[in-house]
Amino acid sequence: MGQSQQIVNGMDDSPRGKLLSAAARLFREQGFDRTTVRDIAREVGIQSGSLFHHFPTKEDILYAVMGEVIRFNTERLRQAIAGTHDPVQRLRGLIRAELQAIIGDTREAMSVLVYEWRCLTPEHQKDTLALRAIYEQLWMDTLEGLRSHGRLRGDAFIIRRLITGMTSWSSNWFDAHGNLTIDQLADIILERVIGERTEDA
Amino acid sequence: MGQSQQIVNGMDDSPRGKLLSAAARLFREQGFDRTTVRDIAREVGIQSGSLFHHFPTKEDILYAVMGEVIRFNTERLRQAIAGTHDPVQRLRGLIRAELQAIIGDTREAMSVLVYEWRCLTPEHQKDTLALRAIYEQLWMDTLEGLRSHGRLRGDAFIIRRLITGMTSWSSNWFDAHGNLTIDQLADIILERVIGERTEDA
DNA sequence: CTTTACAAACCAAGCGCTTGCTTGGTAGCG
DNA sequence: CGCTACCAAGCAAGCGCTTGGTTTGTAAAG
Repeated sequence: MGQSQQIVNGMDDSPRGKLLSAAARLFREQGFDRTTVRDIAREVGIQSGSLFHHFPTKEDILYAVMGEVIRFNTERLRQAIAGTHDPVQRLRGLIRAELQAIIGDTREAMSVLVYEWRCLTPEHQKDTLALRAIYEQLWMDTLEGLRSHGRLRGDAFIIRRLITGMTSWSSNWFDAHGNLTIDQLADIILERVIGERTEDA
Repeated sequence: MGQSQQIVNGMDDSPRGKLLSAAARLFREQGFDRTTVRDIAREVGIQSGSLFHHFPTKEDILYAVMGEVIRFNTERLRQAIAGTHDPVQRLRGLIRAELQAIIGDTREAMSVLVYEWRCLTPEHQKDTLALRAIYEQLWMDTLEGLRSHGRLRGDAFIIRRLITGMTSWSSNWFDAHGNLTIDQLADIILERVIGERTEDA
């Protein structure tokens, strides 16, 4: 209860959490298929066979990584729109939250979620898709809110997909040590979506 | 000479070309690592060992797929801006050409180029990066041309990356049999870049 | 038109290695 | 005592790739 938790990649610091965090890092660096169970075991400091005390298969590790990170970031999305009812500020909050997920603290696991999708079994794909649907619904509600205020031009589904492209691709170029901050990038993207400049809050 | 050539995925219809085209399709569907040389051989209708008469290693097949498709589409990009000097029309041409590459006739090979990057050896990564640099320079020249005409707001590098995100992600959702055409999508993206509506040419 | 020559394209078989995963047993702790 | 976490060893399967030999297409020589 009173225990403090350190959260890395959206995972806690239990043996299971540390295992998932290490796996996420390796999956992102090398891809799921090129990462062997021996790689993961070495990273955590145990024997490869011992992994299967925690997870029945290697693919279940991937499944768990994706499940944890999407749950974690769905909650972050919720909190991003909790503060305000202004549609533009809600959208800004969503963009910031998604960028935070993709290039911020959960970047390794998020990258895995995006790029290692087909390594899941069809059944696990279905389960994970259901989690993503919840996440996406938060976006669609906000975009429809924008539309009803006359602040959105074009089809909401298409706009959402263009945003997804811009945010998810940022993991391939954004430099956390560079001059551009996440919030600055969020406002640049926001400007492209609603078609005008927004002043800082 | 007088022979007609059928181009699929930017590859000709020689044994080598058909092999590359089949490999591109499989690499896109299953990923490079999950695709076995036996898969590729079965697709072409030969024995798995016979592949190595054409390519020294499986990774060289991937390298060839990427090289062919990027050369092919760099040429397409060149032709897209050859017709006009108007910066906005040039940009529209580039966006159309890139969408054609990603969700049109070379979609399988382009997807491989984007998603299987780390399966290349470091040396082949370097070589392929050099080819991409030529491709990207065409984009940057056009964007700088836009800027000098006062039609571009914001940093050209960042804008290019946002465009890359929007276009490359489209391979994950665009439906060739749906209502939205490639040219329509191009104009939607164009609108997000230059911030205003453009009428059809 | 046939023969000869030769290289490109391919087959059949399998080798050596890595992979995900199993098994049977043990250390530490409440 | 029992439960969680782990080790040491190794198995069966699948992998990329090799090897030695055979077919096929092409075109000049007779």
